[in-house]
Amino acid sequence: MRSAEFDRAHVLQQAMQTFMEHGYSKASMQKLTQATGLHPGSIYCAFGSKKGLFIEAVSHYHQQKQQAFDTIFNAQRPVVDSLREFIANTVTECVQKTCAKVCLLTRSLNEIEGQDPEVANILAQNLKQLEQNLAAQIRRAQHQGEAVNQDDAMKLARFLAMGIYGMRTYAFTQPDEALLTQMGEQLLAAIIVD
Amino acid sequence: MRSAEFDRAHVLQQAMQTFMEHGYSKASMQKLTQATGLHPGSIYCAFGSKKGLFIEAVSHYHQQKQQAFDTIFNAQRPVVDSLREFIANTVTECVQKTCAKVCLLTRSLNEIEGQDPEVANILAQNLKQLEQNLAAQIRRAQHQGEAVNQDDAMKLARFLAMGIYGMRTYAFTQPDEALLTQMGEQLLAAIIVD
DNA sequence: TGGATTGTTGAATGCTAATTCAAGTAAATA
DNA sequence: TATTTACTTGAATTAGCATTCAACAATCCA
Repeated sequence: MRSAEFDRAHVLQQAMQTFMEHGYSKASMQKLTQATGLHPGSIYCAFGSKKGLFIEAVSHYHQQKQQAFDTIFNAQRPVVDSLREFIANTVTECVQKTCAKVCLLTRSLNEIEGQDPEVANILAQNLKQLEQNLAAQIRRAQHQGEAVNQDDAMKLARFLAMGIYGMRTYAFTQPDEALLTQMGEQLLAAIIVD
Repeated sequence: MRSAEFDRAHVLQQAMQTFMEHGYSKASMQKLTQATGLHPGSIYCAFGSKKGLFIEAVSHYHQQKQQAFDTIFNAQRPVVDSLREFIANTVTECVQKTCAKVCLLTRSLNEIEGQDPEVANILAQNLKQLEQNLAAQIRRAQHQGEAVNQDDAMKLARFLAMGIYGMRTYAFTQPDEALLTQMGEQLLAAIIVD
């Protein structure tokens, strides 16, 4: 036996950033080899194909987002405060000048639509997960008697998810922090009542 | 002199559909020549490049959307009724099985981000136009004393635009008419009060 | 230490892309 | 009708892409 010489998590992190910056199809193998430091053969050995690498990079992205989500909502405070921070974080991402401004899931889904149902499905599943996490938190707020809308939590979460996806696209046209912050507040007004 | 043998509007319509179906980069010249019936040389003669054809196809799309918008809002009825129809139309588009389900502007903007600032700017301008049209209609509703939110019309229009962009992405994950209709109603609740 | 095993390398392969252009064709004018 | 002036054609070109693979190198076990 002989163990692989590269750090898989680090490679996925670099690949993920390359896909975020250039999109799926414009992230060429050349760019990916440069970003990861791996040679083509190694990528094919470790991930099977460019698509295989992408799917793992998406999974890596999803795990990171999931972790960030948990950190925000595991804090000991009202859910609505966490919700506000979550939206504020999204706005901060959107106005970044680096590749951090894009959501790999929504961007790739828009790009890939009608081209690869398998990948589209993976992206949709990941987004659905985010939506369900939001629903669970909204439900918790409702049960804790916080000042939130009493509608079906899933319905509210869907609306929030839609708003976040929209903010992602909107930010490409106007990456203005004040504007996006205001839009985030309007979005939260559908959940948080007072 | 000798006049061109093809109908420019028809060619643009076919090219537009090809870009909507496959996205910008996966709409190959081969697909475009098949769809338009033009030979590569003719496309390059008439539009300069694939990018040139795309820019004109986007303009063609925008004109069509503008016209549909005017038709809806020029009807003799309360603005809020037109707003409801506008959102209902968007939902109908989103659940279509054909390329009509995508918005060429939002889809292309997501794809092209960070690749071509010139094209990104054109797409952003067109989306801004839609937003301003919405603002004008909301302002009209306010002045006519309809039961609408009295916030700044531009602010309300931005929120509506964000919601529509989000619906576009959301529909890729779940093209469910009932769901999207409900989300459209939630969106309108931010504008229409009762 | 030596052979087997597995990871690494990067040039070569084959494909598909956008674009060009010289030859061909139809209309318009004199 | 003859000549010019466009437009049309589609094979050829050039470039870039994802992918493969045979040679190579490092580790492991006997």
